Amino acid sequence: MASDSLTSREKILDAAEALFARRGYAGVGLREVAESVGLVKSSLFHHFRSKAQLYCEVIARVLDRIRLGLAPVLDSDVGPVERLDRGVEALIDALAEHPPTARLLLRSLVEEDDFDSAPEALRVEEALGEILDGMGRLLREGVEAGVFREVSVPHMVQTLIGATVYHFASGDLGERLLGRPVLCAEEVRRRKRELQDLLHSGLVVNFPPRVRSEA
Amino acid sequence: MASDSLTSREKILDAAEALFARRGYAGVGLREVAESVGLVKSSLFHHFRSKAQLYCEVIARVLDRIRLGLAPVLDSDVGPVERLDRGVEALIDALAEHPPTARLLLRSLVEEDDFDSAPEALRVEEALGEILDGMGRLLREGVEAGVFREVSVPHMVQTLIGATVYHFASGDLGERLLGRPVLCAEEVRRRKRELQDLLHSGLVVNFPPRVRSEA
DNA sequence: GTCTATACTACGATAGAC
DNA sequence: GTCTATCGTAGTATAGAC
Repeated sequence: MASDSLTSREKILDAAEALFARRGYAGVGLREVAESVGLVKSSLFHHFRSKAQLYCEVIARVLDRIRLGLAPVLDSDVGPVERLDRGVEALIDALAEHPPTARLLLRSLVEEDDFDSAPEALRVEEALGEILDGMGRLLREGVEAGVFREVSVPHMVQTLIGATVYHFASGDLGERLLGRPVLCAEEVRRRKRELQDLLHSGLVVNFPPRVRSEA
Repeated sequence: MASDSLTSREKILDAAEALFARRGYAGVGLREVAESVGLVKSSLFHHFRSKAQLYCEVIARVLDRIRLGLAPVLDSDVGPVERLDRGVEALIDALAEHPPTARLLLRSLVEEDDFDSAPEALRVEEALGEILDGMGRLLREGVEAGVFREVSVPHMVQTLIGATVYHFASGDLGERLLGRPVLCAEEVRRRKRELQDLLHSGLVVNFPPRVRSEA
């Protein structure tokens, strides 16, 4: 098993990620986290000072994954439309890679508890800021170059978050609408295409109708 | 005070709605709900059998408000584009009317606790089903009439939910992006316009460029 | 690094006086 | 319809043995 090569710390973070994604910060007890990795509750305090710190580290790790997937695309030297397409693909790949990701992220965006006191919250702020700035920069450049419509950049960032993070966090509701799990391979591909098509006709000025090459 | 004319039951529902919106089901204690309306914890059990029932009634009330705002629009006899525009307006008005609405709704969509055992959960299912069916029907009719692009209807429903419910639930993050509260009057108007414009160019086939008549 | 044991607080829910 | 009092459980966190 791959999990045998993980440190206790990493196993705890994985377990906590799955649980926080499913039931939120307040809905998860440390006892449950501990027992799902074969420890007792108090052993967690050897690895993390408090529940709040554990939570912050889980969120920071998720945001880092997104940031690492997105950064090379957003920093690449291709035109805005190509970068937009690849950005959507990279973001969706990062969200779909592990099932808890989108749910955890959506919860953390909506949660308003102030974990700001914890020093680990700085890592969260930093990663989030970088992701949002990158998305905003891409949109602003496209608008200024006349390649994108004159949309409100912050509103379009919100729309992109909703169309990706919310979608893959929607669980049962999404499955009910689509008729199968939002995270199954076909529906992930479909989501990319639907969103890219929406952006091509709804954001890009005079985008040439796309000829599909896939099966 | 208007609150003097409310029954205890209604006051409790209002208080619980605000609290559940902010901290979620597990994050709110009945003690806090009770004391925010000037009661002690055990008095709540005279009005609601359990915490789960209280929560279901709160969610059902919110969904009913949305449904009542949306139904007349979706059932009206105008064309798909006009219905889409008015639907977006009605949905956003319902979400923006009371600050907790969108947050509570987003949380309930992402929450996966099974309250299905409670009989009150039926009201929730019914209202949610009616809202989703209405949105789906509008989109399907538009596509079949050739007025909308051939999008995936379920994916577009998801996009609409993300663009509205997520947006107005985004709280601090939304405010950080927009530079002011997502629920302030100007940003609510702006959201309607941005989303309608996105849909006009991104969903409607050959939509004529719109001449704005507003201030 | 993990364990047992424990301190203290809060939770949801019930019983019964008024 | 609201109160006080209480039950049983579970929460976060700490102390100290191994």
